[in-house]
Parts: sequence; structure tokens; C-alpha cells
Amino acid sequence: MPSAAAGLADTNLSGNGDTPLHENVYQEIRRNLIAGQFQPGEAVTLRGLAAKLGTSAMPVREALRRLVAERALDLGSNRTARVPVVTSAKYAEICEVRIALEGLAADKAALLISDAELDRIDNLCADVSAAAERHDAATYFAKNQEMHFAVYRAARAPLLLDMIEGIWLRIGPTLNYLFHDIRFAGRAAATNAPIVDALRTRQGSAAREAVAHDISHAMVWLVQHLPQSDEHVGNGIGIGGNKES
Amino acid sequence: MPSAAAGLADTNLSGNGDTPLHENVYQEIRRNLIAGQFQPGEAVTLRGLAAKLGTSAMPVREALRRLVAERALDLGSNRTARVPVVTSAKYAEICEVRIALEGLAADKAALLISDAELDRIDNLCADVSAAAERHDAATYFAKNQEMHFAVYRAARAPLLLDMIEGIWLRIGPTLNYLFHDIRFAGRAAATNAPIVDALRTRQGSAAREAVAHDISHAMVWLVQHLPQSDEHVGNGIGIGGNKES
DNA sequence: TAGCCTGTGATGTGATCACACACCAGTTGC
DNA sequence: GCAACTGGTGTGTGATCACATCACAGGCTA
Repeated sequence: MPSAAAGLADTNLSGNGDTPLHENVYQEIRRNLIAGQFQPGEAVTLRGLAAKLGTSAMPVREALRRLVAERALDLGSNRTARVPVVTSAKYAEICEVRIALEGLAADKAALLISDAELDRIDNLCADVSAAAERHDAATYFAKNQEMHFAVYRAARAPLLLDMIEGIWLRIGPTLNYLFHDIRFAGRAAATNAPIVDALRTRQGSAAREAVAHDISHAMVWLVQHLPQSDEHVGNGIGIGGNKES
Repeated sequence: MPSAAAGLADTNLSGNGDTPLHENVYQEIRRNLIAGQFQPGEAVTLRGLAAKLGTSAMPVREALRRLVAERALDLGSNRTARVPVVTSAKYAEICEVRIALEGLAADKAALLISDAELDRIDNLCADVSAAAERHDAATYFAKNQEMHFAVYRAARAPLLLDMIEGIWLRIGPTLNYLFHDIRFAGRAAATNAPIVDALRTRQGSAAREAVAHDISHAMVWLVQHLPQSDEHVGNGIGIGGNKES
């Protein structure tokens, strides 16, 4: 088995018209990253990915440089890009930032959101609950993300949205991979309803607190399953930590 | 005059031992960006910079890709990298995010800061005031930045610090260039003292509010001098907007 | 004189090659 | 038997080349 891109299906991106090749490569890697196709700690090599994607090393080089700059990949000491390992300590810090940023976005959204957006968020919220009921981790993850970003997009703050996306890109690989490994409990989903309620009544501070509670609620459960240190991870054993307590 | 890197002095980065060349190129461009050596809206070309820096186009290509990913440069429609033009609307949004992020950092710093760090911040604060008295915009800018980051570093939150650095990198070019153009008024500097006071008494929420006030105070003055749209900027005329009202 | 048109230069993009370094295993020496 | 050396393989890095595209200037034609 080649060391790079264990879960990445072979593709061919060479024939896509006008958009630059490195852009497609970037999107492809990013997509697979969010979908949890890469194991945290796994090495991502230039030529390995180039072979998988059917391109030369050059577009991959640019895509990796971009992902490293966005902190979606880590640059190890030997300059090899690796999928970052989110430790419990790092995740706790990330959640503090998320509460600040996503709380602000929810606050702004409460004052600017339209009824149409509200209805769409309601539907997404129902999808999330349904997926949670079915223990369908994959669509839960996708729909939950879609619902949250529908809220944040309503804030009409592109820079803020951009930064929130960057954070989700960082934690996406680990969380999604975690949900592939650990049986999804079907909890959460109840913390989404207060967000919609606050939004519908246009209460900014209530929306902020609802988002903060949603993030905190997920955190206290997740940190138990995250590794405490980023050493000896990504060798095929799994995410580590206290998997069964 | 070549179109790229108008204010960038010729350098030679080729002989620097072990660190990769593209890393040095990145640092060099970033340094010049923060120092206001590039005009907002100015085009930054591959071969132009390569010639200036005495390297081939390859390291420059990677450095630019990285800076674009960090939003320190914009990628125009014709795929040419440009120094971003921070409009007054964008700056207002940035300040909201800054208040959320830097406020959080100040809050955390108040609980973790050491006396030695507090003394160092005190000294930097004095330097800032002295530079403001002398109307010395360059050192005011540098010392003010150093002082703020000394506070944020005391929060012991590397991810948070990283994001704050990213934001300063975005607004640095415009603000610094603005201060080169417009006579620096010597205001501000009085808003730094409350930050230090709150830190010294370990009052987190007070530190947060002091930082928020510092950011808002600078904003209301700056937005008047920022352009309202990013069109027709960077053609050598200047930053635009209502320069003399 | 006005409008179009083409040639030319510059730009980003992608491929390919050569090189230095790191890692890993096999071998040789003690 | 164990340690140190040594070879090969794979890695990122940087240079160079070829190509498509775009902007603009200059000249041509109507």
C-alpha cells in the first residue's frame, strides 16, 4: 500500500477546461479531507498524490502549499505534509475561538436573516435530527455543517464566514474520521433547535449563547475521544486516547 | 518602471543555507507587505519579484500561493496577485472580528500573564506613546504592534494568536501605507493604557473591553481615510477616498 | 480620421529534470 | 550478537522550458 492518500480514490483531473489544474487538485484534496478520507497523522506526499490524481507533481505542490498555509495540513519537521492531529487541548482552544467567531456570526445573523433563510434552516435542522435518529453519521455531519453555515451566511459577513470555514476545515478531518471509527451516539441535534428559535425571534444575544452551548455541548463529549498528544498517531492504530472507558 | 514591487529593494536570497528558498522569499515579501512597501492594489508578478529577489520564478510562485491562501494577497480575475485594497466596509467587518478575537485573547491573558510580561508591555506602551509624540509613524506602528502581540502572546493560545496575526497581515499593508501617505495625527496611544491597567489588576472582562475600545477608537478615524470601493485603486494615484474633507 | 486588426511582450500554468537530503534496510565490521 | 557503515529509495526543492492567454501598442484599411 502506498503511503499517501490511503482512502483517496483514483481520479483524473486533467481535462477540466479553463479552471487551473491546481485549483481542481486543491478542491479534490480539500473535499477528501473534510470527508474524513485521510487518517489524522497520515503523510501526504507530492508524487503519491500526483499519481493518484493523474497529474504531474506541480499542481499538487501548489495545492499542498495552499492547504498548509490554511493550516488544513501540517508541515512536519522533514517538510512532509501531514494531516493534522487535533489533540484534546487543541480542540478546547479551537472551541473557544469557534464560540467567539460563530457566536458573533449568529448574533449578526439574527438581525439580518430573512424568512426564506429561516425556513431553509428549519428544513436542514429536521434533516440533521433525522440523520441523528438513524445513526447516519455521514449525512448527520454533512447536514449539520450545511445548517450551521446557512446561519453564518445569513450574517452577511464574508470575512467572518471565511474564517469560520477555515476552522471547520482544520477540525473536519479529525472529527469526521472519528465518527467513522467510533459509533455515533445520536446525541446532539437537540442543541440546534434553540439556535433556530433565537434566530426566528431575532434575539442576537440568545442566538450567540445557543451557538456557544451547541459548541460546548459537543466539545465535552468529543475531548474524551481525542488524543492527548500528537505523537505516535497516524500509524494505522487509530486516533488513540481512551477509546473505551 | 517595472510594474511589480515598486518599493521593494533588490535583494539576493539565494545563498541562505538550510531553510528553503521559498520560505525566505515568503518572509521577505511578508516583511515588505507589513512595512507598507507595496501600494494597495498594486500587481505582484512572478517574474518581476523573481528578478528583484535574484531567484527563479519557482520559489516566488510558492510564496505567492501561500500569501494568497492567507488572504495577504488577492487573486485578481486574470489570476494576477494584487495587494488587497481594504475598503471602509471591509475594515469595519474586520474590526468586528478583531474585537471578538483580540478581546478573547486579552481576556485570557489577564488570567495568565506574568509580572515580567506586564513590565515588558509597560515599556512597549511607553515606546508607543513616545513615538506618537514625535509623530514617528513607522516606529509607532511597529511598537504598537509589538505591544499588542505581547498581550496576546500572554494568552498562551497559539491558534488564537495565529489567527490574529493573519488579520494583522491583511490590514497591515493598507494601514501602514496609509500612514506613509497621510500625516499621522499622534492620536491613539491613550487607548493602550486601560489595557495595561486591566491586565495588571487581572480583570479579564475589563481587558476585553479596553481592547474593544482601542480597536473601535482607531476604526472611527481610519474608515474616513479608506476607500469606499476597490475599483480604480493602485494606479499610482493613491488610496483614494475623501482624502481632504 | 476612426475603427479594427494583428504582432509583440508579459503573464500564469504545467511538465520535466537534476540535486540534496532523509529514512530504512542490508551488510560488514568489531 | 550488536553496532556502525553504506547503499538504495523516496522525499521536497529549485531551475528551466513550452504553452495558452491577455493587454496593449502600432499600423493598416475603409
